[in-house]
Amino acid sequence: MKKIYCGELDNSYIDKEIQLFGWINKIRDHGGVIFIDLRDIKGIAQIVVNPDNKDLFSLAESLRNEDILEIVGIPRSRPKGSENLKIKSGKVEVVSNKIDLLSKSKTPPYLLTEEANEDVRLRYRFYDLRTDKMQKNIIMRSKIIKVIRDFFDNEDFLDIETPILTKATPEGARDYLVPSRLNKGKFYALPQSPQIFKQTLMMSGFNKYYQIARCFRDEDLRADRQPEFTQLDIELSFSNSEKIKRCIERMFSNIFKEVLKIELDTPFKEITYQESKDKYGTDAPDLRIPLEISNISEIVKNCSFKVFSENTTKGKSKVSALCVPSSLSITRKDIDSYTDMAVDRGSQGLAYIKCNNVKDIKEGLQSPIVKFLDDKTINNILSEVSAKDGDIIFFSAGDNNLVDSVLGSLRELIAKQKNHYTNEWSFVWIKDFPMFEYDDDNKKWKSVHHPFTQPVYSAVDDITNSPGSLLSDSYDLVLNGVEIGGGSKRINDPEVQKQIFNVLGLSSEEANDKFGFFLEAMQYGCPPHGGIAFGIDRIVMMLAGALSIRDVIAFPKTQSGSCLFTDSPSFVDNQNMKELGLKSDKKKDEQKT
RNA sequence: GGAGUGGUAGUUCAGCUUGGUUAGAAUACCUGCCUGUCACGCAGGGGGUCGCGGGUUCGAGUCCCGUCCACUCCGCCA
Repeated sequence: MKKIYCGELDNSYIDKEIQLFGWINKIRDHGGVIFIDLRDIKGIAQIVVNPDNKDLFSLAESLRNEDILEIVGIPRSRPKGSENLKIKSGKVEVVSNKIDLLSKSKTPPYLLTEEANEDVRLRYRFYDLRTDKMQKNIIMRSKIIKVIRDFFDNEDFLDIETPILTKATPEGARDYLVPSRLNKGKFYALPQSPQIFKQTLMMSGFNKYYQIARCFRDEDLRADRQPEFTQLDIELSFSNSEKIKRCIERMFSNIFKEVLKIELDTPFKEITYQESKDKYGTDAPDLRIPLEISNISEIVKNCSFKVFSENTTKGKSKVSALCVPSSLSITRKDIDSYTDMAVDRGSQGLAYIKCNNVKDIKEGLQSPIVKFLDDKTINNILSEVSAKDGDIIFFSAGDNNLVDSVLGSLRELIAKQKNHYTNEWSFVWIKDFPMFEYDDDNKKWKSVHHPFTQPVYSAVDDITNSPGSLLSDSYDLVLNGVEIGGGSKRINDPEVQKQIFNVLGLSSEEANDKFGFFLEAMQYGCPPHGGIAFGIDRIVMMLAGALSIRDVIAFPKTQSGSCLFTDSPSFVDNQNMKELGLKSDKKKDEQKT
């Protein structure tokens, strides 16, 4: 007798006694014969219970969905006309000789074939993970991680673990804190990333490192953001950014070949941060969309329409245009919804020109704004965006960030709404990021990447003298408009590192307090090194075609950071708090249900 | 912190615009019948704190205010 998976059942087992274990997916009682669809991780098999064995039959009559059974029986071909080609094992069925009820199930909360609302699914996560969709996603996730591990193992990388209980850092995202019982009043932080440890490992001589690391950020959640997430973390010494990119391209080629049977074109396209912002309005462009934004500031800077001419201050504000081809059939209603989106993002409105006949700029253009523009300006705009008859040109004028946000979002919104994509998968490297950006709220410079990124400079003094114009040796990888990873060459000169901290407004005392251990390590021989990190959850989400990262994580959190299955976070008792030297001004009985 | 959408039977939803009989449908569940189904079929039955709290009203699932939960987005996420 052979034990097999339900999903493995086929002709080859006919007339050989087999043993199956599984959940009852569906039971159909016809009075004189009972069919059981038995389900396990590999699929479904149909079990037949005949009335000639009375005990077996009366047991079968009492069975219900999601009961767990052990079946011993003999597979046979199904009678002619009763094959079910929808399931893999559909030409065969198992005539049961023995049924053991291993576990009785309560009536399930909902049907596995009909999707429930997400809060219900999360509350019954153990059950939701039985759905075909979730099992496929979790299996794909495991497969992707296996390909990654095999790849780095082959390329001679070492998998090294770094601490989960670590030190709070001032820069970047909010830390999750863990109180220390043995050091009352002190806190560990959960890592936002193993960044400092992996760089330290480079200094220790482990020149090719990778880790599939859990990371934590105490920030608000989104469809593609969880407070704890899994990062593929990579670092190399004595390499360079170009070699690292090629290595990553080989890795993704393997993943796509093994998981999706797709051959990727490499090397991936590369564009600069500036080009990406100008043409696509974002630093994570979806290049499957064949629409491009044009900066028309030069054309309109002297025109009499003040909304345009007053917003062309180089480096601060701009006027841009997005030309949408007639084939997308933009309706009046569409334009209204786009205007709502633009206003939502802080714009006054959304200007447009509908080009009925581009040869006739007197009568052939429909627009609330052409009356403010002279013929020459209009002609220049039409030719800059290559407008054809029937096209609609949308305009945005104002602060650079606003224009990028409005037209970048509009470009993606239109593509999504009209399903306007040229290909299925589009990777692109974004490079030449600015080193710093100015935080107007806090009146200080912030790292665009992180403070250990190597700046590109001709003289070291540039770092403190003109932080705003400094670029970094960094690169993000974007897939279909989603940032899936980012990396950089790192600073390996402690003096440069100190200057960076200085620009970020960290005094040398603060820098020593927070990063002294790291600055010290750098002074004992720090190899040139660089690396990259990827969000595994996002990668799996995209390959699985999931709309939310929660669908590729077994036990995810809700938008308010709680787990509906375990009901965490939860209050702890006073004894526990006392041991940790903590007091809370929230009382247990304030807890809402 | 802000904007929006939703919350009615185990589940998915209708009912809310315009307040008024015993709050419906589908499915699930229970009982009976049924020997070839695979969304099995047929007959019958049970099942509701209309998220929670307050208000308006003769009367609230429906209108108003507050609040909680879930989702999407903005801010935030080096």
